[in-house]
Amino acid sequence: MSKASPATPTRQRRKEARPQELLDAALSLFVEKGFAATRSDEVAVRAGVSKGTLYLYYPSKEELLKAVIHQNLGGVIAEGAGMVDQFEGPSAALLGMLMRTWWERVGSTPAGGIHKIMMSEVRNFPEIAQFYRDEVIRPAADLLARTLRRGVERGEFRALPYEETIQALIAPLIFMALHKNSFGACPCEGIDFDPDRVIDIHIALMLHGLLVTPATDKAATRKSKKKDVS
Amino acid sequence: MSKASPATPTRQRRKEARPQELLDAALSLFVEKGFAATRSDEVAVRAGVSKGTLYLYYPSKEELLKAVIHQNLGGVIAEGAGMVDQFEGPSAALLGMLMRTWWERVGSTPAGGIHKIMMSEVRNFPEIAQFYRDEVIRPAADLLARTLRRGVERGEFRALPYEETIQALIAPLIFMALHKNSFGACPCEGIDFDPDRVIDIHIALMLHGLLVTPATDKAATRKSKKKDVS
Amino acid sequence: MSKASPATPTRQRRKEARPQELLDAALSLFVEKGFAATRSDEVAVRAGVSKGTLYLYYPSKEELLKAVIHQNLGGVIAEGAGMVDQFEGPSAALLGMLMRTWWERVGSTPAGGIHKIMMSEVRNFPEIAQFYRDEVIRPAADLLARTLRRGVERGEFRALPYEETIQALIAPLIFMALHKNSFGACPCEGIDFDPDRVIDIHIALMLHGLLVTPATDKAATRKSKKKDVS
Amino acid sequence: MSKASPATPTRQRRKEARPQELLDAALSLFVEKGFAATRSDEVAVRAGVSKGTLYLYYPSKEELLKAVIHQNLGGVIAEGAGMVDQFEGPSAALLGMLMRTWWERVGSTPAGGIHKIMMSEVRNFPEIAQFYRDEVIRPAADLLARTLRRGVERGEFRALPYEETIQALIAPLIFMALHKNSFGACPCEGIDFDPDRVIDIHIALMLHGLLVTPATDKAATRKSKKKDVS
DNA sequence: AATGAATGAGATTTCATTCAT
DNA sequence: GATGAATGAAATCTCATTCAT
Repeated sequence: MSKASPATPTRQRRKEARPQELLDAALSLFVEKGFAATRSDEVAVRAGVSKGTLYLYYPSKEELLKAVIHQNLGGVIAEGAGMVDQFEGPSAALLGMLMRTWWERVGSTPAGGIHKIMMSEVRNFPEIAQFYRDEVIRPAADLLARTLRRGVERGEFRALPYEETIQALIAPLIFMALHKNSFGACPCEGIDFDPDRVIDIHIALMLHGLLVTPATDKAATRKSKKKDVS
Repeated sequence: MSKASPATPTRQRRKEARPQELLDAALSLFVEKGFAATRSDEVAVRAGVSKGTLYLYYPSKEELLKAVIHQNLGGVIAEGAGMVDQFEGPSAALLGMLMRTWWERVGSTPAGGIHKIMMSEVRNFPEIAQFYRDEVIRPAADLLARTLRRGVERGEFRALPYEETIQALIAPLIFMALHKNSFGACPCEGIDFDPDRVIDIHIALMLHGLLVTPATDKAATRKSKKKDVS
Repeated sequence: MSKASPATPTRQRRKEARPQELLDAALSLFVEKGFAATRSDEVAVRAGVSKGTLYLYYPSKEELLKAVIHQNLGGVIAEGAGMVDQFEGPSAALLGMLMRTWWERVGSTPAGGIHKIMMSEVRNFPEIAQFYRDEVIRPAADLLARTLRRGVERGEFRALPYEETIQALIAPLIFMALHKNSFGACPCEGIDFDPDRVIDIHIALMLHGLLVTPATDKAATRKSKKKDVS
Repeated sequence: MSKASPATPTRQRRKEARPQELLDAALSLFVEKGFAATRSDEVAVRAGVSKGTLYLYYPSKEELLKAVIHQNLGGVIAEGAGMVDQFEGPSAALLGMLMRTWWERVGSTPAGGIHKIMMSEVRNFPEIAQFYRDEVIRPAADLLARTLRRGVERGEFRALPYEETIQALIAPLIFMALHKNSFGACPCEGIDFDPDRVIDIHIALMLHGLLVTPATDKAATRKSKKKDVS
């Protein structure tokens, strides 16, 4: 409130950080309980403000949802685009790297929970669906498509229908992200597996399957030394 | 109904048929809009009855959800168990058959939509989560585990961590079921693929990847003649 | 169902008895739970018929209440009128007899519960209030008034305001009837007394108080030998 | 209402005063119409707030009832305890004073209406019944018991069973309180008496009856000069 | 006459949103 | 800006009453 404020004047810092805090609170609650089942003052409480303050920043719960999604997924893809352009080496390696990177940067982070929200709410908010396709799915698919095409053109990959193959590649990645925020998060027992290893095995099997001349078994077992066959 | 039937045959007494009609209406709405966002009289209206009648059969919306899940998934797995026991032939063929059968009988039917509900609501209804694991996920996983083990023991499949491999096998199946009831069902454009073909490609790639001695490429391209590379 | 039905053909007898059974069921439930809090099919169930049958006999819950009250209190007073005319002897004895008779015939029977219903519902059903005054309270009060006047005229009783004295005489009678169907009927502990003895003591004290020349103490202790001072 | 106050001063913030206003509104309505028959927004309207506001202060109608009872009867008895300890003089005077005080402070005030609610609802809310016994009936009875015993020990009162005598003493007090809020409050004619005088006469007759050596008739006619014999 | 499935108005309670302080 | 008391539309669920069988 003064001029030469000290290093971290709580009030000051707060005001700047509010939107982010609200968005984070909303994300975690929407992922946890679902959009409709989350009360707006739960969001406020988790963000450490009052209900009124929430409405100072976002005019409605629906707008808050949109902001959560935009904010978390808006810039996700941009960074990955460079990889494909610059990469030199076998396409399988590039493909593996893309998938692994996505899992590390998105799938296994809080942003991975957004897919759960999307899945539940697309049919209630068509505009969000469109945004999600344009900003997230399409670019990601394009990256993989370019990589697949590169592999086919270089004689590395068998020729397969691109769109469908891409889905087959993506599915377990997103599925694991969904799992972490649904079944994986509830304390009931019965199914036990390590999502990271599922990703590894998926990638290994996929690459093995895609290759024209099957690689040595190294690819399939790479990194799976973490744990033995159970 | 033939000649002089009155405009609206209100107050039909159909005690036998009601539960199924209500369950069907509830399933479609819960899948479409989510459990929390579905109003209970929407369910009644879609089933062609009044609000009160719904509560004659199910004492609360939550019990209705449970009934929907039990009714649709209660007996799903039982039938598949026999397949594994009786099958003779290469394990890859058995595995492919199991996956394809699940997709045809469950994933691509209305029951496939239940996974969407489960995904959204597990954390709000832990008991349902437990039921789902015990009745659906566990038995399905067991079937695949037995098949994988069979393949490994017969020297057909490479040895891989079972639990994680199973997840990698299952993931695209469930993911496609989710897709059909979320993004796939909303009229926005941008992504175009045929879920059935995704399943085919997934199975082909997986089997190819699992085999110790890579099969000929026939397996991978089986059925993919439906559509050309796009 | 046949023609020459045997001695007590259940069906046959039932039909005659229905109204009474319904009225009894309604009385006990209205007394127990209150009019508004009693569901109409509870009444039907307790009477051993279906909900629909109830409406065959009484067109609404409100009419049922009225019938319950009329049926149970309609003829209560008539019988007592003769007593006063024919009685010869001290007015105190007549007064005591009237009160004791009321308690035995009404207050301590199921009909005593009706006062509880009346008390709760008069303000919601003014017509019932009027009926109750005309049919029950007025005649009862008249009986007592005549007896009081007889006592005063014969020089037995002190002159006191009639209306108020009657209330003072009646109050514990009705209060005990209320008690039996409210506090006295719930299983909580803490207050222990015998309503019959309360009535005895009330009568004794009242008569003692009314008399111009105080009687011997016999009157006051009559019957109270049942139990000692606690 | 003075000069330029706006038509409806909606949305007043009166957090302090609300509970009392709601409790008062609830008391009067519960007494008037009964607990079950009172709609919760009637309470809100009478308190001058909206339905939602009611639930801001009391989480359910049942809790509201409990609060009404606690608030109105919580501290009723405490004050009277001192009287008995400090009193010097004839026990009959003490007894008369206790009864008259109760009538003035409780029976004839809005709190007197609570007995009507209790009477109707004890069997539906056993916990409330217990509270009422412990907090209201028991202490009141104890006060009278001590006074009776005092009278007996000092040779003033005849020895009578305490518990039952107390009930006989209390009954017309409570009965008059009930009457004021039931028959006495509805505009039908036919019975006319002054509850205050009933109390006076009751006290006079009772004291007269209790005394070993009957007092002069003064006691019985005290205060009854208000109105003549009708 | 008897039944009980069906109805829908209405009761309780919740919660997104507003607005006086 | 920030707060949280207040609002009221809307959701869940109940139950008196109707009516086809």
